[in-house]
Amino acid sequence: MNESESSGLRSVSSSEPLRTLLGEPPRERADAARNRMKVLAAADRLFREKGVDGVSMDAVAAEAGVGKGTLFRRFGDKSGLAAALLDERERELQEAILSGPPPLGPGAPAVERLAAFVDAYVDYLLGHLDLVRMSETASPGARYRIGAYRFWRLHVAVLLGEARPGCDADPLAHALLAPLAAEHMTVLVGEYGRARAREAVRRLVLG
Amino acid sequence: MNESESSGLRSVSSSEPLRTLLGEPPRERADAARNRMKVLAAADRLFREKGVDGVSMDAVAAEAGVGKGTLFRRFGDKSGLAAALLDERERELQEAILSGPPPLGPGAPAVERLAAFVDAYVDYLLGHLDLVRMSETASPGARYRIGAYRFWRLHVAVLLGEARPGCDADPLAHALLAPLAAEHMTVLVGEYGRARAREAVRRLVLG
DNA sequence: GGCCTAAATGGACTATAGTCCGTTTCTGTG
DNA sequence: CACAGAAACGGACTATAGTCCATTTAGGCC
Repeated sequence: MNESESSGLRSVSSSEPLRTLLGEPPRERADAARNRMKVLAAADRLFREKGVDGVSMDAVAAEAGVGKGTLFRRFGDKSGLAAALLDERERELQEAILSGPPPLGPGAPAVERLAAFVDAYVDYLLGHLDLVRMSETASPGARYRIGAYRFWRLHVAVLLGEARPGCDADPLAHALLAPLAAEHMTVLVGEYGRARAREAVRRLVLG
Repeated sequence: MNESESSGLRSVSSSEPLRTLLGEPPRERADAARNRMKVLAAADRLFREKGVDGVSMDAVAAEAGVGKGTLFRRFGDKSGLAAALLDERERELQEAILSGPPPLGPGAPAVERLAAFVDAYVDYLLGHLDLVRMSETASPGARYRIGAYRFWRLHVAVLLGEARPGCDADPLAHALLAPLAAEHMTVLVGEYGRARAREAVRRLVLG
C-alpha cells in the first residue's frame, strides 16, 4: 500500500545509475536497510514478550529507536509489519508447494495436493495465529491485499481447475480460502479444539 | 458487550417492582428509549447521506444531539450500532426461515433449505453490504459475537446434521458461513460480479 | 407533591493508527 | 573530496474509537 513502486521505464539520462536502465527498482539505501532490520528485530522481541496484541506501533518504533514516520514509511501499516515478520515462514511453505516433494509439491493428483495444502496451511496458521491475524485484520480488507494471499489463491485455483474441470475455479478458490482466515480459525479452534477445527475445514475444502 | 444484562434471580425486596420478580429485565427508562431512537434515526440519516464509512461515532452523537457516552452505553461499539440498524431486516429473514413457506421455511428437504438459505442470505447481504461489513469488522471478532450469527450458525448446523448424517455439523456450519462474511463477499463481488460470486458460495456450501 | 435510588447522561480524557513536512543523511558524479 | 538531488528520517499533528465519572433525571413509593 506504500513503498514507492515506480516500475515504469524512465528516459535515459546520464545522471541515472545503470541499474535503473535495466528496470530494477532503486537499491535500498544503507540506512534504510539498517532501520528495517532494527524494526523487525524490535517487533519480534516485543511480540514475543507482550503478545502480538498489546504492542502498539509507537512501542515498536520506540523499541527500535526509530521515528514513527520511518516505521510506517517502511511497512505501510500494522498489517504490513506483521506480513514482513511472516515473510520467511511463508516463503518456506510456498517453496514446498512449488518444488517440494508430493503431495504438497508437484506430482500428486490435484485432490491430494489440495488436501496436503490445507493441512500444511493450517499448520502454518496455527503456528503463528496471532501474527497472521494481525496481518489480515489490522486494516479492513488487508487479507486480500497481501501478496501471499494471491499466491495461495492462485495455487488453489489451479488445483481446482484440475480437480473439478469446468468449475468456476477463481471465485471458488477465493471462497474455499475464506474459512482459513485467521480470525475464523481462531474462533473455530477456541470453540472446538485444533483437531475438529482442522477436520472441518478439510472436509469443506475437499467437498 | 455492554447493556447491563443482570439476568440472575434477585432476592425479594419490597422496594423492587413486581416485574423484576418475574425475571424480566428492568424496563428501559423513557429518556433512554427516546435517545435510542434519536441515535438510530441520526445514524440512518448520516449513513445514507455520507456512506457507512465516512461517518464517525462523534458525528452520529452530534447529529443525534446526544453525548458520546450515551451512544456507547447504548450500543457498545460501532458494530453494535450497525447491528441495531440491521435488526429489523435481519428479523424478517429469521422469521421466514422459522415459519415461512418452503424451501426457505420448514417443510423442504434439508439440502434444498440449505440452498434457499444461501440464496436468501446473499440477497440480504448484498442489500446491506456496507452496514453488515461494519457490524462484522468494526472490532475484531465482532462477527462471531453478534446474536444473528448464532442464529444462522444454528440453522445451518441443524440442516447439515440432517443432510449429512454423521458429519461434525457444528464446526462445519461455522466453516460454511465463512465465505458469507461481508468482507469476503465484498471482494468476491467486486472482482467477479454478483452472479459468479453468488454461484461460487452456493457451490461451496452445497458441496 | 416530594423523596430516594438506580439509571442515564455527556463531554473531557486516553490510547492508538496513520499523515505530513521541514530537516538530515546517503550516494552517485565530476 | 565536495556537491546536489534523491531518499529517508522523526516527531508533532490529526482523526477516531472507546472509557470514566461527576452530575442530572426518571419514576416507584409514601
